[in-house]
Amino acid sequence: MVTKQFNGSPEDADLRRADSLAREIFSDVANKWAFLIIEALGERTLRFTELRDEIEGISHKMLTQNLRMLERNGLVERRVHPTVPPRVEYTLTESGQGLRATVDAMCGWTQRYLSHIEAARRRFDA
Amino acid sequence: MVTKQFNGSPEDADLRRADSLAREIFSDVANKWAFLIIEALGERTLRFTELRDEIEGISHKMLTQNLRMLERNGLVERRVHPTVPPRVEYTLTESGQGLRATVDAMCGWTQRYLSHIEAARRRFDA
DNA sequence: CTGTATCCCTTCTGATACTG
DNA sequence: CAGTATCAGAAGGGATACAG
Repeated sequence: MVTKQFNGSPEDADLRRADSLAREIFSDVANKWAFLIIEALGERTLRFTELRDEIEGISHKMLTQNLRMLERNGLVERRVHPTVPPRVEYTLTESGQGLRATVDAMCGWTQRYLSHIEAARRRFDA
Repeated sequence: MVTKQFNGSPEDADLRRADSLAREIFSDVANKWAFLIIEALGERTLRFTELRDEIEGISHKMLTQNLRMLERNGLVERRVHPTVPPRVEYTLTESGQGLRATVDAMCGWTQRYLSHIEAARRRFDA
């Protein structure tokens, strides 16, 4: 997709727009924190604080920022309970679950090739 | 994986090291340019310039930088032909092909939910 | 052709403080 | 508890020049 070539003809305009949007989505989503959030929300709904505790090393700011982005793209649903103190829950939507499958696949890949990669690094660094 | 919790016991040390490495790999690879490079190298070996032409918008610098990273992690093999001018070819290794499968899946996901996402954005931005 | 190095601007990120 | 705003340092990224 993202590497498709165009010839400049008028009928390419739609394809070009779709491609540019796909690129944009790709750039939004293909980032470490987004993946980790999707992974964490895999099975269950979580509150803001629970998410932050679950994802080691994420800052308050990065978490809100990425949650907004995921919400904007319709991957995550944000439910606010009008209580005090507030209670906000995040859940993966259908499309979020769809992406989760590929994130899971990537986690599996990481596990499978862990030692392989470690070895490659040692070789390279020498 | 990456969201696993530890209890601090000594026997957790190995798990913790593996997890930290997995995290590191995740951070390296879960980035836009790396994905686009892997996607471009999907079927065939490509030269440096061919890659740059294939991936719209990538700069000389980002391409070398990401190729080095992918090579270091053993996802891409770099073959130099000692000719003049030089000819350098990049190919996906076995582990690279493994990751490619998940990148492909993500491209498929993007296509499938393109209009869905576009709609979600319009809703959110209002 | 491929690759490294440099300059310079932009974006990212974490820490902190402050609101409802 | 959840979220926003701000600041400063780090990293990302483009352009250019130069070497093998």
